[in-house]
Amino acid sequence: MSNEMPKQYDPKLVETKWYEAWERAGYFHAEPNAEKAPYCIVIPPPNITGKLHMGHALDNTIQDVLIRFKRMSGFETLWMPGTDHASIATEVKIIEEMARQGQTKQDIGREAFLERAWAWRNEYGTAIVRQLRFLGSSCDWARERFTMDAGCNAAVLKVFKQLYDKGLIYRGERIINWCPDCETALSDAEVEFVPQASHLWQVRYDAPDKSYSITVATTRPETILGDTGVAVHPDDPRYQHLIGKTVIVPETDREVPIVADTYCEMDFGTGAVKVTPAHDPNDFLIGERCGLPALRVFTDSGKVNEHGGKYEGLDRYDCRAAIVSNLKASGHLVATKDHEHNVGTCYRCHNTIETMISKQWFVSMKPLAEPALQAVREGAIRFVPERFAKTYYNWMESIRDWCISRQLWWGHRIPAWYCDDCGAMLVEETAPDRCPCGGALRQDEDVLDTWFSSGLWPFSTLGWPEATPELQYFYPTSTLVTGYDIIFFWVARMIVFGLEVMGQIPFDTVYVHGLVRDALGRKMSKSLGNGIDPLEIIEAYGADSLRFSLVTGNASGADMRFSTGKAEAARNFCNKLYNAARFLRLSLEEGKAYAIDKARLTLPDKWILTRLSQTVTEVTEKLNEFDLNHAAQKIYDFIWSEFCDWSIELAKPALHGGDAAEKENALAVLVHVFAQAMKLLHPFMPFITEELYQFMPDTGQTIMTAAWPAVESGLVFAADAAAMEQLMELIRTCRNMRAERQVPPAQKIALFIVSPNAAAYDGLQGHIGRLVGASEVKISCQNEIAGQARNDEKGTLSGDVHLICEGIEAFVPLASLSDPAKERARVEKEITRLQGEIARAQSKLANEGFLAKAPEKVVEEERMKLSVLQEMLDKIRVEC
RNA sequence: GGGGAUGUAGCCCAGUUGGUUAGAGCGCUUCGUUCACAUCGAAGAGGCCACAGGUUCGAGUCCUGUUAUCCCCACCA
Repeated sequence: MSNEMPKQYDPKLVETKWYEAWERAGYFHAEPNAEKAPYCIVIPPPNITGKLHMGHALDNTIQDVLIRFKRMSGFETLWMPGTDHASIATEVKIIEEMARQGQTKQDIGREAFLERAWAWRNEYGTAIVRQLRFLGSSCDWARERFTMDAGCNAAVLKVFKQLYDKGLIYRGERIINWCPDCETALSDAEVEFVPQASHLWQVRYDAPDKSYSITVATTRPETILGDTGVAVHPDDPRYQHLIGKTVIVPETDREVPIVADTYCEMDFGTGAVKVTPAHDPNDFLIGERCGLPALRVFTDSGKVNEHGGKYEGLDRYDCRAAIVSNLKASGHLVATKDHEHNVGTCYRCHNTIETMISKQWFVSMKPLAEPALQAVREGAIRFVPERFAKTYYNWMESIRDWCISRQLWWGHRIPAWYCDDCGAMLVEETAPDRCPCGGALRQDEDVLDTWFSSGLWPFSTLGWPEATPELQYFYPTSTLVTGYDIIFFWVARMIVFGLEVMGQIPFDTVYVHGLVRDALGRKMSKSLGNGIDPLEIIEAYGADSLRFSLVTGNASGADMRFSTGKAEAARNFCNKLYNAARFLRLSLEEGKAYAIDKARLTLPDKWILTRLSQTVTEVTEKLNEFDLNHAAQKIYDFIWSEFCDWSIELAKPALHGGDAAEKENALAVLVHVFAQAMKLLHPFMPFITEELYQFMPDTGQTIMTAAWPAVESGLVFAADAAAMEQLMELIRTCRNMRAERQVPPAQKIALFIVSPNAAAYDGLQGHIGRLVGASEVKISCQNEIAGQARNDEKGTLSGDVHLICEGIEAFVPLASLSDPAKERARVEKEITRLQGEIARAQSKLANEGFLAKAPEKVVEEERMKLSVLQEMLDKIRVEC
């Protein structure tokens, strides 16, 4: 049967099989467990496009690597995903879909609209979940159990009420960002600024009696209709005489004052600014300082309202054109200059946002931010990599109040009720029947910003406000894994809410990763069409390959470029693993147990076992430091460059021609090392490691719950490993020599090795011969060898090739092939190299500063190095 | 304007608290298939570590400046 295994690994044969097996056996299940420590990862709400993208794949891969690692290390692991509720994206999608059918949301009403939204969310939210399993994601149990819609309404209502009662949530008139197309308020974070070519118009405002005038500069002439003042800098000599006087706003009959405010910059434009408190955040502040009223001139859909006089009903863009042309006609337009400036746009629909005064709900952030800042400053919460803490500080320290109301339907509706009779406002967790005055109540139409409910994630998904066992066991959670683009939106708010509501940090570590970019370093986007579909990569190379390529090849926190080349390299690695396992399996006997007998271990056995232990230590360390890249790299190198390239090669004679005991010993070592290596690799490549682990004898039900490898001190042999490394280096040098001299592969050579470790190498002659293409290999201690080489091979020593490595050297009688000139050139090159090295070491050691100030260990190493080099040089000289 | 990065081989990236001859992978050159793997093996070429100063016995690594590229925040009417 084993002989029939195909030569190449096919991921499709195992991925579904193992995923289903794990699922059936309940290995994704997590619950409070007295025997184990909890480990809990918080993951972001997937967006509801229904399509897995590389960002999801990266996020989920990192999370799953950590979860699997912790699980094998004896933790009860949980991750808490879910699908969020409020979302402009979802609302816009549904409105678009309805528009195609000639409907608006008002046509069908709130209730029917929400029904459609739920259907949409269920369809696309679960589509993502289904697709994640192809990646090997192990989070299904939690996903089914904790979703935002199920339990979290209660949490949202309770938190809202609590903050309101403490005065931390308030309703007020503020300048907010308004998207006239989505017809909703946006938080500051949701506005994107894009540079746009426009004009700077200079407009003259005349005195009522035309005795004086002042010229202002503006980029938005349509807001002239809402001007309630003109401001100049208090120190501006040009305008001193005008401060306190009034002017008439053009195109209106309004008389407004000229005020002094330091906000004005004397050297920009004309130094005078028109003040429109209702439509500009800075003007709003000027208005507050100078007592200017706010006059709103646009409707929610961006048209001029009743305050616009003859412009009423015009769209904002048409209004601009009309006003400019009228100003020109009336001679008020003094100048028009080209001007590029940044225009705020809606992050969702990309239309220009208006800043307007509006009645909205706000969270007062300053008092909430303080403890959240402290938690990070004092180290209770740690960012990995650390530099992202600065981003967090930067934002939190300059935080402004957070506008949380959205004029959407799809979301958590604000639990506030108004009484039309007495004008009272009630904020309650459960809907009140009537106003205390007896009047009828109507609920606030707005819903909450999506990040308000998402910010409650770490505890609301665990069942809060119920005191569930999960909440007690898993909160505070352990780690948050997310991209840096979401630090402001999400991370900061979870910390704020965790501290405010639970009185405890929500997690102790924030592991921040970069974004996935395309092979050219561009952000993957629909408009560029450069997005790579993770499912296509899985189809072509397998899920393990995709996962591996996502965690290797870049430092944590840095953006990563994804290319199919990386997936291909990972796929080749899978094939390498598969074939190594296949090779072992060809020799394994069914049902036989293979135990390592320490008495029979060969030098290469001791070497690979030692290297295994070192690799275990390193990989574990790196994973604990969240350094997935290097953890993966270490295990990759160990398996490919050491286990496959050397151990398997060296075991072949024993497996193919050795006696039974030899064969058994060789297999015992290989099987042990391979099985341990599979465990180390399992978090990164769950499917193939499970499959191949099952090929080994004596494995359990699943590698998922196998114990994470530990260093076995009885199987560490430092001195033997070092001797082996020296021999390996000699073998490389010898191969190099053959290649340089173009010795045909068929041409066997003789090799005479000299080393103080000769005894340790005894018995390896056959191996060495195979690896370097030698028909004769002799190993000896220092003194006898030279004579032996001479005696046995008659040729002169100067015709022999002399190979020198640290702690080991060799003679190759190649007289018949040897070109004395070439050989001399080779040796001279080597001598030059050694002399250079020696000179460098000598000058270092001659430097008194070095001797005095460098650590003793470094000096000692330098001395050792010099003596080794010196020895090598001495030997090589004897030959010339 | 404020903040955060990045610049190392043709390409994409590693390089721990300063300490051997700066490393992988892809690509390139040469050689190699009787049995784990050509999705492979062996060997090789290829680097003024952006530039200029400084600190140090010693700098790819630390400091200052210059330059190039990128991201985030704020935003000038």
